[in-house]
Amino acid sequence: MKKHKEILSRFGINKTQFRIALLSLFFDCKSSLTIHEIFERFNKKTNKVTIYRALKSFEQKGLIHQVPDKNNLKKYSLCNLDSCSPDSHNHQHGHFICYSCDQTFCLDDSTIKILKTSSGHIVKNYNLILEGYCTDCNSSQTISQN
Amino acid sequence: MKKHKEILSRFGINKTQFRIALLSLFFDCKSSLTIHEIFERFNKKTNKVTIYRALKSFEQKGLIHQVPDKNNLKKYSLCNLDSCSPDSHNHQHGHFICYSCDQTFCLDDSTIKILKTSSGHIVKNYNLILEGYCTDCNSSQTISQN
DNA sequence: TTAAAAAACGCAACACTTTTGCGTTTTCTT
DNA sequence: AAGAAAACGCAAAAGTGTTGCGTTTTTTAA
Repeated sequence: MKKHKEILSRFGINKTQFRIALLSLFFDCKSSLTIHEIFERFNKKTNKVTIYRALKSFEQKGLIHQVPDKNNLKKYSLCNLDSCSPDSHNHQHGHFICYSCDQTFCLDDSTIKILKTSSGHIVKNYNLILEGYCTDCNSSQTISQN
Repeated sequence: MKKHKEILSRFGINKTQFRIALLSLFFDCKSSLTIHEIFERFNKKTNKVTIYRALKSFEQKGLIHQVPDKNNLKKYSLCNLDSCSPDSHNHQHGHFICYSCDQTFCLDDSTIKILKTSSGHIVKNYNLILEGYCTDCNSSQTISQN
């Protein structure tokens, strides 16, 4: 897709077939992706080292950011491409982690309002992690009468 | 210490010498602990497998909980022992992660007020992660004119 | 458009974290 | 005090992520 190629250029990343497809995958994903999920989506054809390196590059250039995960796996989500750039990520939003399906969803800023934070520390970024049952898992739980 | 033994009993954990000492360590720790830190504190004498198993047990019984960490290591902090129990953790508080020293601090509830959260998801627990420079690192930075 | 430079790739090997199996020791129960 | 249950140490394995290196692809610039 042309849009994806243009974005890669803008962020200083070479437009290889794999990286174009990877960016496309992030655009299609409403929650976040693990290395394992990416590996599967490419039918196990892309070497994992290639995936690791692409993710590191995307992160350093400001295209994606790590999101929290219960199992201490690395998970990535697309950045707001207007506010992030090489080595200056700017994330002030929340993530929702589902107890049931383990997915991590980025929440847009409007869903959260933080009233007050105080302590001796100097705060640069924040991230609110919500845990519970996501919309999908909750509705399927209701149906199955759990 | 008697208090620690009593707590272990209350949470259904055998009172071995190591587990008593481990609980004591958590009580003394104002931030959080990694497996590596625990290993060091016991002078590398306790087998790491033992530490892993103790941490898993403590977590399952509701004594400690995982806290977020930048480097995808597992970090643990003491729970509020009144609100957690076997398999029902109840955490609604914040953590502060220092960019400089990498420590994760639990923030007590009074420092944070979350005004509103909304989305299709059902929220059971939350954790606000603040990132920046902790009190100590910030003051030492000031002195050294960085 | 083409040749050199830079970036990305695949493979093999490695480092580190965490888990599992198993036989032994310690703690708990009664 | 004896049997059952939990915790322990050791060795091995599984899982995650990184590094080195030679090759291929993409970019740059003449």
